[in-house]
Amino acid sequence: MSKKTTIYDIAKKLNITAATVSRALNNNPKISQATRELVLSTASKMNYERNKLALALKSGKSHNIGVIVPRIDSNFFGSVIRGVEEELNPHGYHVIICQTHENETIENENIDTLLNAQVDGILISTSNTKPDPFNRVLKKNIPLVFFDRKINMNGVSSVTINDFEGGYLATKHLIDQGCTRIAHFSGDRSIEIFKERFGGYKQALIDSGIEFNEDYVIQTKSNREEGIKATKKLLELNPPPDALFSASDFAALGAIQELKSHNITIPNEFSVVGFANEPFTKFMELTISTIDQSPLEMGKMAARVFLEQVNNTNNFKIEKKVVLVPELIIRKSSLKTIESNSKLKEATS
Amino acid sequence: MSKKTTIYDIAKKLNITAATVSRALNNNPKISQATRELVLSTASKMNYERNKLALALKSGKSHNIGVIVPRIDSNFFGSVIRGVEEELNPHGYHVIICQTHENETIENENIDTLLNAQVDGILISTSNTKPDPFNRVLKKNIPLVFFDRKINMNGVSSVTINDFEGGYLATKHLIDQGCTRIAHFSGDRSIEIFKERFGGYKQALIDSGIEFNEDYVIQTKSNREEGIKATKKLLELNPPPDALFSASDFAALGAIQELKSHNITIPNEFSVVGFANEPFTKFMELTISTIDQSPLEMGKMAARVFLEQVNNTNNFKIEKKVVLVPELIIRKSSLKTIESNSKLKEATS
DNA sequence: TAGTATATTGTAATCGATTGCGTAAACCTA
DNA sequence: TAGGTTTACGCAATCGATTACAATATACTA
Repeated sequence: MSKKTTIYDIAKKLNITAATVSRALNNNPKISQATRELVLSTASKMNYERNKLALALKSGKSHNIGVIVPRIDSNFFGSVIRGVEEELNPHGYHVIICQTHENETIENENIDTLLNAQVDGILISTSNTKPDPFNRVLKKNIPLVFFDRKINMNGVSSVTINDFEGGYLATKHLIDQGCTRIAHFSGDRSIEIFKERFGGYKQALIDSGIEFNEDYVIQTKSNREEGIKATKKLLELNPPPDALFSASDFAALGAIQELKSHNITIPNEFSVVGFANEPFTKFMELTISTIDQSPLEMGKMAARVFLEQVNNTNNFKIEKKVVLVPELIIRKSSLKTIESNSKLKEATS
Repeated sequence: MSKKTTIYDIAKKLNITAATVSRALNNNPKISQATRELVLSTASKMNYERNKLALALKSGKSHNIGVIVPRIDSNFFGSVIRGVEEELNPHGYHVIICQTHENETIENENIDTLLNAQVDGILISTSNTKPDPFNRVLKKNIPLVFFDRKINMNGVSSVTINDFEGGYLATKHLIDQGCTRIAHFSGDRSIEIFKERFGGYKQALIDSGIEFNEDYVIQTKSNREEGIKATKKLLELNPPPDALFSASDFAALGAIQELKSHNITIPNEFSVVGFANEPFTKFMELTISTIDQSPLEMGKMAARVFLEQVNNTNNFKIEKKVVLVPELIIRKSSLKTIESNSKLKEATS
């Protein structure tokens, strides 16, 4: 209703100029203590609030940063964003969120939109496989940080987890449980995280002298239905696998449901490990072993990397590749006996 | 690196003024077709992009809107935000997110922060019980929309679901299943949604001639642990209940786990209905009946209400109270037999 | 006490885009 | 062709805050 008070209003009231008011408000040393206090008190009396838009225009900084994710309504990305939020808010930054639905075109539009909205930085879990769209960001010299799903680009920082190790840990755990015919549900391996998880899986097999069997690897999307379908295929094989490392918790869930419908006992006849530590894996009656990605930490770390970059006044660029350590969470779906449990502890310690 | 091109750069190049450039860019009719095209083509040649910050200062509109929620990393709020996003992005708005962790103080700080960030509107699922903090928003004449968790305020719009009906539907369903001693896990009933769910529960009992038993109502927080604790209390009662309507899916989950540990068969000996349709309710082996709140729709609706308000050039204020219809989702945890199923269909149709 | 150093405040440009008002040129009508 | 209308564009203020530079006032030194 009533117009917002500006520094000019304060200046007029005190018969001084806006410049003086501005200086008083910004703790500029070139000002007498008396007027500083006078300005401060009348400012609060008049309910003055600094206009961020004017500041943004003047400084060229919006104090907004963009976060681009495939979906926001998943636990993983929700948690990452929460981490970003909690780290950045105290520094006066706000988070603007965009979703890509894993669509490259939409993702590129989002980048444009955020640049256009004059964000001070972009954090992204990309669905792109090509670096081209990001060159626009770099050209404008605004900080870019990849998290979780990244593209390798020179001079660009990223925060990921060690997906290779995650795959390795999960597979090694299954081997330690005595499983020998271990299947793998992989995602699209042109995406780095899935390629890495697959790589860790394969390496664990090799390290244990288990032959890699291509038939045991099936590409699935990250949902229950595809997990069910893929499990049906697995069970038709001869011999069928006796364990599964799924790169997705949702596909692992589908597998478990399908296995149960065949009266296959879990984990004794068939062990399962998923990936991502989605909440439901803990809530099932048959809790699901999985790999935790510490999404909250990932978000905070990405935010910190961003802050380092904006605060970097040097000429040289900062390139930081942070790799978080995945954690194997052992639950009922893969834990056969107490003995193997102790065996396992040796293995993972 | 290279400075961004402004309308002045274009103007200089074409030997015209910035005003003309601006008009050409904005499809102002007072401009010749020739210069319009000339400006447009050189603008794109020079990679011109309108500076949103300048526009924001001039117009006083940031084209950002703030969304305040208890947590972002829950399916419900994540989905609501997704809905807001999808509705608002096409209109050029961006969503800034704040979390309160259900803390009033933090919530009030968030409101200040958003106002200070010059958002064009605030959508909030509040943890406040008092309207005072919102008067500051209203005084500034910026649109305010409550969703899910609201406070009743004159002149303020809200989008909620009919929690009373949700409670009624759930309870009536249990009654239709033949349950007679129906317990209720309630949240903090100073919060409207929990009060309403409780009200619906009670009314359903009354309508069916079942006596209300205060011992069967326990206040729990929305997590598994509290559900377990509360269930232990219920089982000590004489007679113990034979059904539960929980205002939280998580507490319902705890109840189910505790019941199972007592070898109580679900749903035959004890039926359970939760609230919120969290993803895990569908993924359990024993799927959990629940009330769906259509969060995506809620977010979209809240966004639409906001748009109506900003676009409202009239003097009078718009006050819209949108109430969405909850949907009972019947799953294994409460569905006893085929007969009662058909009975049920009559009841809910 | 004149002259210089220091402290404090004012002046005015700047960030980039928009827009009311004014005006020159082109066009039209009688 | 004089007078009026329309068209197309320029001028300059505006949004609110910041800041280099200038100017004044006060204090201090010799």
